[in-house]
Amino acid sequence: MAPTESHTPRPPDSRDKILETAEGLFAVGGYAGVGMRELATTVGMSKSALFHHFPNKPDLYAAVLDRCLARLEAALGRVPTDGTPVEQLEAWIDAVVCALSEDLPAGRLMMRALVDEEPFPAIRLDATDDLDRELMPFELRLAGILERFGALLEEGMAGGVFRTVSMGDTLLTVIGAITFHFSSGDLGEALLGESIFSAPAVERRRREVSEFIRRGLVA
Amino acid sequence: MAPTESHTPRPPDSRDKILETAEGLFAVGGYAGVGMRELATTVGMSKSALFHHFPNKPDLYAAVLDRCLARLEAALGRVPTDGTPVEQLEAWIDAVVCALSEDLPAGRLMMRALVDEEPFPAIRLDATDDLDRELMPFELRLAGILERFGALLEEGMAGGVFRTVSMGDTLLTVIGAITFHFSSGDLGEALLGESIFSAPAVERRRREVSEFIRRGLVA
DNA sequence: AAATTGACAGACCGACCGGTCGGTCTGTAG
DNA sequence: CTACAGACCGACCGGTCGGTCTGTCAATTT
Repeated sequence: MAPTESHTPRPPDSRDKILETAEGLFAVGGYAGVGMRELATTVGMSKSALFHHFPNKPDLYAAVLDRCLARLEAALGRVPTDGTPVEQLEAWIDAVVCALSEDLPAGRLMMRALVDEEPFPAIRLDATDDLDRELMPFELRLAGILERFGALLEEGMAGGVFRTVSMGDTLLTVIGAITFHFSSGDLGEALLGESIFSAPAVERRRREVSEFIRRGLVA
Repeated sequence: MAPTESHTPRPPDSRDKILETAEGLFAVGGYAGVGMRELATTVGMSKSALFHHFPNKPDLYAAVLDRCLARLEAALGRVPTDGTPVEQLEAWIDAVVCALSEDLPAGRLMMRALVDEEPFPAIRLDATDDLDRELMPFELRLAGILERFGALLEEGMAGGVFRTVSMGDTLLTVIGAITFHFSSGDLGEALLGESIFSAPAVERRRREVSEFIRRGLVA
């Protein structure tokens, strides 16, 4: 047996099952649209069990968001940082599309989280660190991801590979272009004629959005 | 005691005020996140007054969405249908950006509506009209707008002006690229360093997203 | 003048909300 | 065997939800 894995009867099992189920429900219904009872019965436990693992509903929701974004962060952490800006851009887009296509509720959930009213005290890229005030883990992870993509953008612009664009606008454009597709649900399926998560749709999506953004950025 | 302000009942006034207020609240809180009581007090009327003008909450919400999309439809109806595909494309994007920047809650509200679970029985562009089943006005308007943009895309592709792209994917990309910006709220403000609705931000947005999409589409 | 109508207000209802409480069961350590 | 801890449940709490019912009051119609 592993020396580091001595005890832990099986708390992570239930907790993770709750998180996984909640991710799907929150993605479809939104925070206010999903009740703790509904979540409990879907998981197959009593409502009290949820409050045994999480202190309250907002904290549970935050945990779901954080777990979701942590996966994306991990996927992004595996893309190499060497290579030309264009290569890095394409690898970055591929990684995001791949991650969003594997974690089905993630896109819709994150789009909801971004549209919902959130503090977002300062993700300013010009390093006026207002880290004195507390940020939620979800916001910290997002800020980190966006800062890294912003640095890639600046590197490409400084080298003349990318055309000169507004950083903020381009970030918002790219986020919307990539993420909306995987959060469009029935509309996306109606427009595509097949599930947005089917293998051919995902593969085509990867090519299409990558080409679109590349053309939009390169000088 | 204003001489010009007699006690006129003003039936259309109240109804429109409800719709206007509800649009702002639903945009921020979402459908499930806004209660009829909260809406009533914000409007400045009693809750029963809302049910006097609208039969129930879903119908009120549908009316809000329809009114919102009707404005966009009207704005889009004013863009000329002659001119090259590129000219039409730019005029179309300008009109959408302009409309979304004038009706502040519209972008966020529509993004929520698109992400929410909706029927969307068939917006298929290949004209297999399943119009036998009832569509909500909101869906009909959206389908009309998307079909028109789809036709513009096809015209440009047939003429060799636009590169060959996947219709569905491109529609989703463009919707996301344009709409997400105006529904990003605090995140957008944090990334831009100013309100996403400020005059310079809107003007810059119009240029940036137009250029981005034009480069993404033209051959 | 009487009757009607439309625009509201206030009281009220059953269902459901997030959250708590007391208690049960199981597994583990001494 | 005893002692304890974590996972979990059913019952329950105050409060809020969407929605209904009745009444008021001014304006309009007859």
